Amino acid sequence: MPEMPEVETVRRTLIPLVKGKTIKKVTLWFPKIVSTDHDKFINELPGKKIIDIDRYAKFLLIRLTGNLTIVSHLRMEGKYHLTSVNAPKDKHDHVQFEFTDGTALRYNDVRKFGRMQLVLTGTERMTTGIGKLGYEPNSAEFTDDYFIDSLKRKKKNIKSTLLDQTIVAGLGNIYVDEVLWRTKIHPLSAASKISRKKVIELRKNINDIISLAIKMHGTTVHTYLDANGHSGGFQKELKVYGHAGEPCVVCGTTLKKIKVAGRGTTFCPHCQVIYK
DNA sequence: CGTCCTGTTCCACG
DNA sequence: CCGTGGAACAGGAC
Repeated sequence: MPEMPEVETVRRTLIPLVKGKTIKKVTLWFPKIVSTDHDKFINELPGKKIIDIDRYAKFLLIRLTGNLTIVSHLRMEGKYHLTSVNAPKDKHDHVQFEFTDGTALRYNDVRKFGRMQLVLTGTERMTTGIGKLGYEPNSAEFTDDYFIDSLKRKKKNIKSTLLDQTIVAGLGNIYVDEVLWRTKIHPLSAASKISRKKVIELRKNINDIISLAIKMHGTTVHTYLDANGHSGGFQKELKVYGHAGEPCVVCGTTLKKIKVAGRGTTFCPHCQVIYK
């Protein structure tokens, strides 16, 4: 599942493949991927050049000339890859951006959950899900005081809180399990009851784990690949996610898997303390 | 064949 | 109106 480190890796690998290219034609093989007006998407993009690609949390922002931005969310299995225009279409290729140089950027998504929106550059926060997001890990705004205050107000458990993106945006199921294990906080702990000291530690671990995962080009556990088709490297560093039933590397207790907020959640019943 | 899985959005509820 | 929780989405794995 692409979370912030994987999306950042896609951004970095995609830029050299498409920056400076001019779109010649757009094909929507599965139109539902585009959640803004389809005619506009098909008619306004030809002639526009890709200037750059930005990112906020798990959203990619493909910057185009003409003051346009394609906001792209990969959801669970979305991928981009560059091919020749003539390459046979994969069963799960859903959108194609054909360039004037004969290459094409294709969006491939087995689950078809990913979404793209065409918006005016600068209006992203108003017109897409980005508006509801909290601050990013490692951003200047994501401070101890902000995090302590925000968690105090929450009535949910810490796992649901970190997954919901409204306080800190970019973590998904994998990194939430990892940061909670590293901070020794039980996923069902009440977000508002975690001590000040542990919240500070949690913020540091979120920042550290996200930074390290970006450095290692993300995590490939199911099907995630970057724009060059390469796997990530952080899966080797995972201590709990995908390791249910195995011994905790710190204390040897068997890691347990439960469901929290409808998500599979792996944790160490011995190391991770419940605050309630 | 039925169930599970999964990020975000949408909707219902209190 | 707001926070919360659960369904919906889609299809491959088991």
